[in-house]
Amino acid sequence: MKKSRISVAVDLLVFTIEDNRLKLLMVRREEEPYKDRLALPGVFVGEEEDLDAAAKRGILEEAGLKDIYFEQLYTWGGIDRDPRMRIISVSYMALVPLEQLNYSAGARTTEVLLLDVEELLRGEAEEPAFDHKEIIRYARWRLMNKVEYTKIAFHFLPEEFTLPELQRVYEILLGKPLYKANFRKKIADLVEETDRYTEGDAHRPSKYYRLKEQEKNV
Amino acid sequence: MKKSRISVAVDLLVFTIEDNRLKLLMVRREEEPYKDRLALPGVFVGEEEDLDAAAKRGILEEAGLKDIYFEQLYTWGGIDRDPRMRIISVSYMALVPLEQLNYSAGARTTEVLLLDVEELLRGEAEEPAFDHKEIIRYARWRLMNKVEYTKIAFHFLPEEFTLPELQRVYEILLGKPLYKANFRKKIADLVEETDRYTEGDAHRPSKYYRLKEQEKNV
DNA sequence: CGAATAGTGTCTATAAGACAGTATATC
DNA sequence: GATATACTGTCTTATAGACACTATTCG
Repeated sequence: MKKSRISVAVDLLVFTIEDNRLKLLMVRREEEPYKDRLALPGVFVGEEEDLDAAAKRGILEEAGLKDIYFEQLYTWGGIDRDPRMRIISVSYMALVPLEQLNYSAGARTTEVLLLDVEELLRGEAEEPAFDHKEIIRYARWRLMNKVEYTKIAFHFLPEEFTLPELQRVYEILLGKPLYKANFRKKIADLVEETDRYTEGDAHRPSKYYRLKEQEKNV
Repeated sequence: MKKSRISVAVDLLVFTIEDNRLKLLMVRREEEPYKDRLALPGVFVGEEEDLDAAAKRGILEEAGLKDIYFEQLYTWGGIDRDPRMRIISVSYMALVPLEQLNYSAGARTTEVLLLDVEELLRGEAEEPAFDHKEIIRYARWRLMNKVEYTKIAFHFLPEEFTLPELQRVYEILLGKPLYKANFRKKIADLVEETDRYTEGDAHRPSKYYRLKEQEKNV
């Protein structure tokens, strides 16, 4: 039976929303190749480690995050992805509310930063290492798609949120403005109201909602 | 840098439609483990081989097929998937019109057969080896989903087809009957008519259509 | 009261669903 | 003409889109 010299890694795409922009967590490489360049955080998969477990570990080690939503995206297996050796990379997408993000808690000493995804894809930011720009482009496309037919957008928000906040998340992910009344009709069945309201703003307060329990796993 | 003992394989889900049923190509294993059990065809990924290239090679070697539609599905990485060793398996789904399927042409001497997917998933057929039943269930789910929002169904038919044939493919994949008039309205913009008709049937002939050129890559 | 944002009612346009009818082959 | 399947017209229902209006807070 074959014993391959192929290494398997997971690359992590940790998305969040900051200042009404979609942001992605990236790290600055401290080693060759691509030293000092921006790259997706990632870890090698242990010989006795589930793929999902490796992703979970990576999210904890690189972003200091536990118990957040993640899903497998795609597996990248080009021959020359990494100049050192053959690496198959299984990409995972994780979504997290900004409040929960605490990337200084990562075990690694690398510099960790949040990049504006649209700027990055338009080439207005630093060019990412490896084939990571392509991976990011794919993830952004999948995210945009899934917003339309899943409840994925909710993962960017805390347990309780206002409908204007939720609408803003949808607008950012879809890249276009939505009509308030229509948006509320569409998501009405997914959410349930709380009895809390926003306070202190110089305008009408907004009611807090949460995702209905029975909608969480549908 | 780590040198892992993880092997990478691709598992192939070659779907076709026969006798108005969704069928899947499977092989009978000639070696332990799971000797004589049904399994998905698959190949190990070479150290100097692209992932997609490995899938393409597998489709050729195991099913004798060239130039057919395929796409990556999901990567399975549980620890105990294979009792011999750690294998990460990247699954690929391929779709082929029955007319084109010629599985006796596979290089391997293994027995190759077409299984009814619904029967298999309901447990009315032989139980597949490894975690292949789970993979099949996932692929069937993805296929069903993609029918609704992509043109994936066309890959089960030859270049030219009648609308009743196309409708039958949709019905098989969706698992429910569709209204003729409504179906035709929905796909009207995707197809263009030819000047050929079915012949010899004891009823009104049916016009042949083909997928519009500009729709092929959308 | 003005500014700012939250929230609702309703009209219109488009798509999905259901059904009934007509058309054209073979035997 | 009987049978079998291909094809079309149209009514109904549901959903998406657009816009105007009312509501409530702070300063």
